[in-house]
Amino acid sequence: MIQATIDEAFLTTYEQKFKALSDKNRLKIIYELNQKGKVCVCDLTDLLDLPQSKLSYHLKTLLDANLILMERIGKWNYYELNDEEIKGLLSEKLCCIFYPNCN
Amino acid sequence: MIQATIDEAFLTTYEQKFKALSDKNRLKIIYELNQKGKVCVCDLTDLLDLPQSKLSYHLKTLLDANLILMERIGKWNYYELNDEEIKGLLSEKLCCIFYPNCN
DNA sequence: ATTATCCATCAAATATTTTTGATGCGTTAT
DNA sequence: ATAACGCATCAAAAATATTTGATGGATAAT
Repeated sequence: MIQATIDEAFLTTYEQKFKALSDKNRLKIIYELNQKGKVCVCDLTDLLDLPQSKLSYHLKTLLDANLILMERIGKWNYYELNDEEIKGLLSEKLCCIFYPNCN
Repeated sequence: MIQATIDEAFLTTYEQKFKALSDKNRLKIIYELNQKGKVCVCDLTDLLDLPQSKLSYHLKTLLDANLILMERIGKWNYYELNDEEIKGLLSEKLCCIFYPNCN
């Protein structure tokens, strides 16, 4: 049968991704990760001037939406953009700001 | 002076746009406008099976974010996508769903 | 003129997100 | 071993967003 309306699970996925992007602090995080590459939480607290627990909450929101990736190295948690995911979501016109790999 | 961090007003603008996209009903609206072109509110209540006042609220949210455009013709209010705005925001990989003018 | 339709807007109730400060677990330094 | 750091997680409070049902102003039909 022909799809009468758009798939519910698909909508849920994109709702989550856009929700993750719909906050100034999180957009700043995306921006900083775009500038700096791979960064640990302690660096981000300085860059964004946010208390650690708040930052942790926002990072989790972005992580759950699969917009960023995490890697633990010893004591530190490093975060970076999930480039492919963001490229599939955002316009390249946002390059150098929220869209990755500007030249 | 070199921009130390990203501009606040710029962030506010994008926060609003992504917030407007971060809701299943509103994503469905975008999808339907993409499929149908210019549509009046009464058609959308049928297409989305939403009460009128709820639909009106969500349309206003999208309109305030400049993602859709409105035109009043006599008794009816017609809505359509703001193609240029959405193209500047979303990936063309979302073409046929949320990105306009698929072929 | 009256009635019906289309739709924005409002206030109150509900639901969801975000902030805040505290706690605790793992890792490294002493 | 003990202390200090890095960070996720939790529960409560605060802030925002959404839903709901009612109202009313425009326009169009009778």
